[in-house]
Amino acid sequence: MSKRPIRSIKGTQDILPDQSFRWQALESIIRDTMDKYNYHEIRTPAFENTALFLHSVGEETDIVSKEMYSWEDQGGENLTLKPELTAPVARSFIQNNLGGLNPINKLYYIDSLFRRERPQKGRYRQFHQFGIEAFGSEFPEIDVEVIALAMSTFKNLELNGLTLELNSIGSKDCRDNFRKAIKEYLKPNFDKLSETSQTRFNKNPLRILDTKSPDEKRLLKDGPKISDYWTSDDKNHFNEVCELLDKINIKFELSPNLVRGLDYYTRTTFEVTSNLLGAQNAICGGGRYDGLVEQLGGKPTPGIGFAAGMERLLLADQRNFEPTKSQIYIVGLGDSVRSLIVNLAEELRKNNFRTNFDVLRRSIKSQMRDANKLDAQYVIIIGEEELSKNIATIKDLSSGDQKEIPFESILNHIKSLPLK
RNA sequence: GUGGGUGUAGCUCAGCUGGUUAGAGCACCUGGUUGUGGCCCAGGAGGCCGUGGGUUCAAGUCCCAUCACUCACCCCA
Repeated sequence: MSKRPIRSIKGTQDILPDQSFRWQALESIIRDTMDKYNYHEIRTPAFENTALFLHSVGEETDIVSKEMYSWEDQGGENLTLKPELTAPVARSFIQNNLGGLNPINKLYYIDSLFRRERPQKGRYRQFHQFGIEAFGSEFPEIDVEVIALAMSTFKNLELNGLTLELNSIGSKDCRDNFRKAIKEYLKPNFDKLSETSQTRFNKNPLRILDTKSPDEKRLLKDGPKISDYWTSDDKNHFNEVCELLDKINIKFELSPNLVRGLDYYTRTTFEVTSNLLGAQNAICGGGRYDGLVEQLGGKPTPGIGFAAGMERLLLADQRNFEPTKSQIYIVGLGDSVRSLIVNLAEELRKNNFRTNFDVLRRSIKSQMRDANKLDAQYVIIIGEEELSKNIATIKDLSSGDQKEIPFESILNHIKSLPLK
């Protein structure tokens, strides 16, 4: 017998009834919005082959190199709890030949992710994201639809203080040329670069743009810009995205150094931040990944999507939620009425009244207090007296008025009440 | 992985420079009404003062270690 009770794992949390109704409200807004844009839900397994993430997210990203929950199972397979969802959805898209069934596939998910990071405000080891992936179109209209869907969801959540940042990191050719250029430019100063930037120099030079070091920022200021390496198609694509966003009144800021962390992104990248959070202020990140499906062994298929952190959305959500209250509370007194009360409660519930009764065999005073605490609107009292006269006493808790109702017409009487 | 902050009742916290049986508010239970809630009043239950060690006549209080939580760095949703 151990003395210490077992605790939940660091960075995981229980969502208790005092919060779960907020999650339900959030999920229902997400699903309603997805419906309007005609996106359909996809659910993928909690774990995948580790190789899926190595080959898509990128071996040199932080997610893959130090944050994945990976293990070898009893059959010798290398498995990983999913740390992000674009790769699993792309895997499913290929495996189920969704591209062959429809030229365009618009998918959404609400799911748990796992990353072994040090927890802090807005960051947990098991966390939740909702997001979408749209496969099949390379045109700016879908970029804009994806961004509009994200912003529309946040608007429906009545979030304030949001900023949308936008950039294009170009197509594959552009990235290849830019990669060469920035390496060329930084080479003479390689020794002055930070350790992480030196690693990135070799493995993923684009990410050096992400640097926080003031020295390196100054150095990069006069260096090559991604936009200088856009192909004319890249440039037209990005301009059209910007114009369409203007047209539908979505405000954005251009952010030339916004390089999404994962390897598979191409062209459009965007991020939404909130000024109501702490250091972890990104509530949504996304972008285009035109090479991903092919890279994972599928037919060449353009794609774009985003993921939004639900814990962070709830932190930024200032609305006051009211959990659902009870409507009817049945107070029972004495052994002889118990079966009657169970029966009546069931009948009321079948008629869609939110009904409660005491299951602790408590005194009338306790039951009344309980009814009050649960914010019940009406109390039905049935004791020996009522039983002998075949009536029930019905009390309006807000006014305190009460009246006697013949037993057989209780349901009709309840139906006639102004219940909220 | 690195750094800061915090651990006292279910919750929020008080406990002065070490000094008797460790406190408050809220929440909970019972009663004030032999069958009537809220407000009020009276009472009650509930604490290895995170854990281990040390200093001391004496530790919730000082020192060390450790664990947990939390914020931040890194990175990300």
